[in-house]
Amino acid sequence: MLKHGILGLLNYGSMTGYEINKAFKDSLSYFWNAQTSQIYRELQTLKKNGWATDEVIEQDGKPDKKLFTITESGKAELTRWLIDEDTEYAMRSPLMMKTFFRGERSIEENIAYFDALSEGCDAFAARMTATPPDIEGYAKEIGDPMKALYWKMTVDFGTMYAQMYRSWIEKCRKELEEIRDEHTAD
Amino acid sequence: MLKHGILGLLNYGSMTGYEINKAFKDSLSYFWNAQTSQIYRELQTLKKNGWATDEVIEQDGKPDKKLFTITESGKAELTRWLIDEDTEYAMRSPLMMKTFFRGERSIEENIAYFDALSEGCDAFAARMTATPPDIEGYAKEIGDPMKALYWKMTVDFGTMYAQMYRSWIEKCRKELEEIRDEHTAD
DNA sequence: TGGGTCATGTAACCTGTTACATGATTAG
DNA sequence: CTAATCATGTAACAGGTTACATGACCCA
Repeated sequence: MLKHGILGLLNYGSMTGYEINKAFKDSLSYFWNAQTSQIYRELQTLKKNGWATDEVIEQDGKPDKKLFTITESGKAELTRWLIDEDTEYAMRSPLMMKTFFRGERSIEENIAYFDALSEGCDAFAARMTATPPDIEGYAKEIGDPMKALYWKMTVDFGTMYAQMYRSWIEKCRKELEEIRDEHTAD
Repeated sequence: MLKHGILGLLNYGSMTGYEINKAFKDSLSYFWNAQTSQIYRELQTLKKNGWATDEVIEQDGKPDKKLFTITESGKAELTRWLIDEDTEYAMRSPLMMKTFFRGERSIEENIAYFDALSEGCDAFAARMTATPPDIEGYAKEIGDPMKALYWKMTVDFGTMYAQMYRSWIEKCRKELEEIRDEHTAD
């Protein structure tokens, strides 16, 4: 998966590992966090698979860098991945795993749990709404508004997700408050 | 993470690997899919960590089975995990990764892409709404309505997620249709 | 002189996936 | 007779995380 993300970025233009890392942090980290070390490792795999070539560029005043370029074979692989239909998307949510077992803890503690989630959700939403200006700049940079459109779609997803997530938290919180109040009323 | 899920299940009562596997498929698979082989491996890790003990039970007409029981140390670990606050939840969505790079394909193909997603979403929602009756039975079985409450919360999340996901798909689809129609109008 | 940016990775470990392997009983 | 259920795993590989390692340049 990460391989294809890197391939997708290289398809926009040749990049160094450092730049790919930054691009990930700037635009894809909302829904895919990649470790720097993993990016450098995957780049080696791309090279091994013949999907990219690299070229060392010497710089003065700065360390040397390795510029990676996508190959025809890499482009073919990117296309293969894009047209491959796997509508089955295995959701993997640590959040739900933890929520599932919260029956072990007290109502009071779980209300606090949802409050903490709420804060995390706000932080996520804030990062999300801060993105759009970057998209505009990016669209100009790569000179293709169509590409920015799909980026915008992922941001929309993030925004809608945050909103849904917030409603869910509030719903759960209310349910717990009702139970607590029933107990207190006894 | 899976370790803690297994620990959570064992905390409800002693179980065999087979039963844990079934419990995962029945109740946690919506947001966490676990491979059978991984469950058996993690059970060995729990044992190694002293979080669970096992006992071989001979049966006639059926193969022998290994019953796993949570230890005090395992319960402590479960609690540690539950109270540990990590509001940072790294979302990892292959779906968004693919959507991000769809600019490489034609508008027409991408409309078809969203239609395919829509079908996958419906399938997920259908599985989700089929769950509630199981929760009722489960609540009676473990005799603790509080535990079923948190299960229900995860199902609610799934339902709300599916709804949000569907709206997002429709929104994207409409955007693409508008662009297509603008082109056709020329 | 301390922190940020530029720029590269390695090593060990942990977690998840895929393929394979076995074999009895029971219900339709 | 065939498929499902019961019941266990191993081996190899792929993918992700954490910790460590280096070093120059530039700005405040």
